[in-house]
Amino acid sequence: MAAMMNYVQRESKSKSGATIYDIAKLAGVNPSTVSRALTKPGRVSEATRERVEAAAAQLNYRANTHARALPTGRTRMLGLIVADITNPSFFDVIRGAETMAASAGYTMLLADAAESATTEATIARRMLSAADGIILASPRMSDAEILELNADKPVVVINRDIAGVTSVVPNVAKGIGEAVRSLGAEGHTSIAYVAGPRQSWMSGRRWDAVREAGERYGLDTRRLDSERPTVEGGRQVAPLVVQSGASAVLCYNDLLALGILRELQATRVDVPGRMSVIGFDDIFGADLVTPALSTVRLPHRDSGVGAMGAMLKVLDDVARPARLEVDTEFVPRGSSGAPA
Amino acid sequence: MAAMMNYVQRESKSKSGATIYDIAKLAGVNPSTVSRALTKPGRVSEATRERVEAAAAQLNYRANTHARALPTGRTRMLGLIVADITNPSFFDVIRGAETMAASAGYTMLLADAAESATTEATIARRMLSAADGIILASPRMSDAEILELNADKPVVVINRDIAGVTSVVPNVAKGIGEAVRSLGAEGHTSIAYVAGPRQSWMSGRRWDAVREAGERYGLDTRRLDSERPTVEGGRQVAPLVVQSGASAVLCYNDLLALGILRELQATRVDVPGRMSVIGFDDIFGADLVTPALSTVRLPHRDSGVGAMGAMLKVLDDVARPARLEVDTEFVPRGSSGAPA
DNA sequence: TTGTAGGCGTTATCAG
DNA sequence: CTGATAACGCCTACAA
Repeated sequence: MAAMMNYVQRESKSKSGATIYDIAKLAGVNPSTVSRALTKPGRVSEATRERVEAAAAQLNYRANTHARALPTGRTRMLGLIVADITNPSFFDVIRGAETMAASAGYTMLLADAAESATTEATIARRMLSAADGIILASPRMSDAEILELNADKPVVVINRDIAGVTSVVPNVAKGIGEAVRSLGAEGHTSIAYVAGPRQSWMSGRRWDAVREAGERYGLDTRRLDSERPTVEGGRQVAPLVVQSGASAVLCYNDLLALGILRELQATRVDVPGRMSVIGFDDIFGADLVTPALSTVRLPHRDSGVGAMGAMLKVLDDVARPARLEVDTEFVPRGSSGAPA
Repeated sequence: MAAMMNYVQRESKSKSGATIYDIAKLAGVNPSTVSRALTKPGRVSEATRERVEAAAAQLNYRANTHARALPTGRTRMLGLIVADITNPSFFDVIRGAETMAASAGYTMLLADAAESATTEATIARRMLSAADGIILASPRMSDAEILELNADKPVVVINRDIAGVTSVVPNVAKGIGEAVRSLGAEGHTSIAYVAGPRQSWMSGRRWDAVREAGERYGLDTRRLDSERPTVEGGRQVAPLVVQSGASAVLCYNDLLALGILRELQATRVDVPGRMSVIGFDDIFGADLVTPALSTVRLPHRDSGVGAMGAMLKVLDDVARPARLEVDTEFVPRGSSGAPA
């Protein structure tokens, strides 16, 4: 039973059909005139434009995306690849980008790299063949791979800084500086940073910022590694954090922080008395937990909107590759405070 | 400065190029043979297949999606439209569907209807022109509109039951029954249900299930309306819930429940002593709040996987429209318990 | 302003 | 098994 008859009969003529030829016939003009009437406003007389439009509406015509893409090379589709779709921090990025794309008449393709550099590269390649450009949110690929993609079609990266590639990066130093200064003022003298994936450019930047801020405000800093930047990963490093001797911990992201928070509660470690916990991102739920999670907020939505906006500009040839910076800010909540 | 020169020079020949003609030339065969060698295994001699493959690899050939879609009508793209992308309950649906699609070599298009039936319809139309089929997660459109789309190309709906359309629906009666029975056993006698959007088919089903379970286990039930199925919406209805006289509340979704939980805490209403709160979905964060949110868990990931799997089957003509059911289960946590 | 004709990259139908 | 050749639906010089 290899190939069976189509179970559902779809009207192959009436609805799906309707090409510019049908319209041309109905309106009594040449197909090329239909094409112009529908896409090049002003290059056709008002009278015929109306006739064509009416015919198109009557046949409820819908341009074939692929047929259009063939001669022009443009698909009006833009790809977005996120490092890990289960990470809530990407929700707002997705939504911001999607909204922006839709408002410009573009359709967004979404894919998940699942924290793997290789699947990311594969997906990117596939998408690039179907889209006019792609946005990489927190890419795990190497700079070289990204530059190669960018040589093909426009690429915009979020949370990464690559020379020659349009990028949207958060100014992490600001928010982290605020957090560390606040910690110092509260009496902390030694803090830890729990890092994220090794391929994460952002994790490195955040550690740099923590170290710098530590030096500036006179706090001891040390770095711990995590297996995975998830709630579960956070629970796993929690014991190490306690043993580290630090009285406060800054995390690569909120997921890790939430995991640590939870594990500390489970093991009856007082937060923030014995340990202050600070995350990064301000994801959904960060303010819902008890104690509410202190965090360095990232304007994810702005990143998505900014990246897509930059992409659209590049596509319209009105902008060269640029570097957009978005601000971060420390949001103190219940999980951080003076050491007991 | 309408049209300016392209800032970034992309190699229009070397990389993006490479058509089957180039391969044909390099391999010394006809383009049509290349096409066959690359897509119809067995319809070409092993020797030439290898030569073609080698040439393709050398030129790092990548088939043009759009050119391929033209003669075949198939794009290997599948759309997914979610009712509200900011709702975490869709995360797992998205991920499940995306994973399934990717493993079958399909690219997923994602769009957000932002809780609007009209934008949903618009987006669906646009997607349908570019994809082989679409999945509607918690659609807000009318049955008629969906059936119309389905007459054009395969449609699969999640959280909705429409005759003739492949659908994935949760068996809400099970989980809700468990929750209500548990509430009854703990001594509750009067419970409230906070409804979701009026266009939400699921909300109606959940209310039905609550009522039925109430009758079965001898509990009084009443229904309250919410403005929006969000955390904020939950905070707004919280006072009404308290005034309703019920000692337990079941919500259309976790977002509402979380909002209610938070507002009750802010107004010093004891949970669960004075009010038990139960959500629906078991979204990310539900077990992270304090008290942890009791909820009726939905296997979102399975819904996404199931929907995409069904879509792929329909596309392969091996299945007719069907109705898949996924189970729900009551997950008791700290936010519900015996009334004081 | 409008029609004609050629081409975009693939697949599919026929011959050979 | 392989080579021509005609679609697929649309766009765009070029010509009228």
